[in-house]
Amino acid sequence: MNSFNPDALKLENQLCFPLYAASKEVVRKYRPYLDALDLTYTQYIAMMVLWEEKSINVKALGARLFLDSGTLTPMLKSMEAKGLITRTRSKADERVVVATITQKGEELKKAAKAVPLKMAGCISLNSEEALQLYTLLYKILE
Amino acid sequence: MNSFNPDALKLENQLCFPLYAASKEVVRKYRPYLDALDLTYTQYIAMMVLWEEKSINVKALGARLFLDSGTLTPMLKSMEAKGLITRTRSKADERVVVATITQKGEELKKAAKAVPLKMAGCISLNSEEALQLYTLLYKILE
DNA sequence: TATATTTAAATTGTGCACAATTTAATTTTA
DNA sequence: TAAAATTAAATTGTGCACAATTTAAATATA
Repeated sequence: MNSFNPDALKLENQLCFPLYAASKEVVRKYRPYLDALDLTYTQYIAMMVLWEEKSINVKALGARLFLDSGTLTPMLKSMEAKGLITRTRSKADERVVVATITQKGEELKKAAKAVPLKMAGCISLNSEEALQLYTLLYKILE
Repeated sequence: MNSFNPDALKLENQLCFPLYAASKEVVRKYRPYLDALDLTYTQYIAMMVLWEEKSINVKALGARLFLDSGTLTPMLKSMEAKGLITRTRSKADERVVVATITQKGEELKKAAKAVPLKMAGCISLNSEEALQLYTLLYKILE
C-alpha cells in the first residue's frame, strides 16, 4: 500500500491529542485542591503509594508511577524537606534509596481524603463511562 | 454522609493516574518518529493545525491546543527559527500575532504522513476501542 | 474624547518530564 | 578473585506547562 489517508494528519482524527489534552485538564483541575495540601500532582500520586506501602525504594516507586530518577530524586528531596518522608540508603544495598512516610505524611492523608470525591464532581463522566475509560487506559499501559 | 471510602486514595482506584501515565507513554512513543522530523510533540500538534488552517493567531491556536501564550510564544519562536512558520502582527489589530505556515512547513507534511500509521501500531487498542476511548476523552474535554 | 476596562502576547518564575551521562555499589564471569 | 558488566540514583541539560504579572493595543463608557 502506497497511498495514505489524507485526513490522517488532522488534529481531530488523532487519539493522542485528546489523551494529552484531557490529562492536562484533569491535572489542572486538581491544582486548587492540592494547593490546599501543599502538594503538586506528582507528589500527590507519590503520597498515594506511600500511604499504602509506608516505605518504597526509588526504582519501585518509579515503576509504579512511570517516572525515572531524574524526576523522582528532586521531588523526593522536596517532600523530605517538607517533612512528609525520610530518605535513607538501604543497609543491604547501598545503591538503593528508600523513601519512608513520616507521621506528618500519614496525617496529611486525613486532609486528602476529600479530594477524590471533589475531583469526581469535576469530571463529566458517569461511573460506567469512568470504568470504561479506566479499562481502556490500562490497556494502553500494559 | 460523613464517612469516606477507605480505598478512595489508592493509586489503583484513580482515573486520573492512568490518564496521566498513558498520555505520557503515548507522547514518549512519538519521540523517535518526531525526532526524525525535528519536531517536539507540542510542535507536531501545532503543525497539524497549521497544515489544515495555513494561518492562525496565537489565541485561536491556544484554544485548539489547550495551551496558553506562555507555552506558545517560545514554541512558535522556535518554529519560526526553524523556518516552519512566520510570525507577523495583524495589521487590523496590532495585539494579535499570526502564525503562517511556510513552504518548508508545508513540505514537512510529506515526511509526517507516515507517523499516524506507525503510532497506531504502538497503541494496543483495536479500532473499536480506540473510538470508544476517543469519545470518552472528548467528553472530559467538553 | 479623555479615561477606564478589556484583550492579546510576552515575560517571569517554578516544577515537572525525560534523555543522556556520571558515580558508586553490586554482581558476573573469565 | 580481579576485571568487566550491570544496576540504582544522582546529575545535567532541554523543553514543555502554567500561574501570575507586564506591556501595549483596542474597545467601552463617563
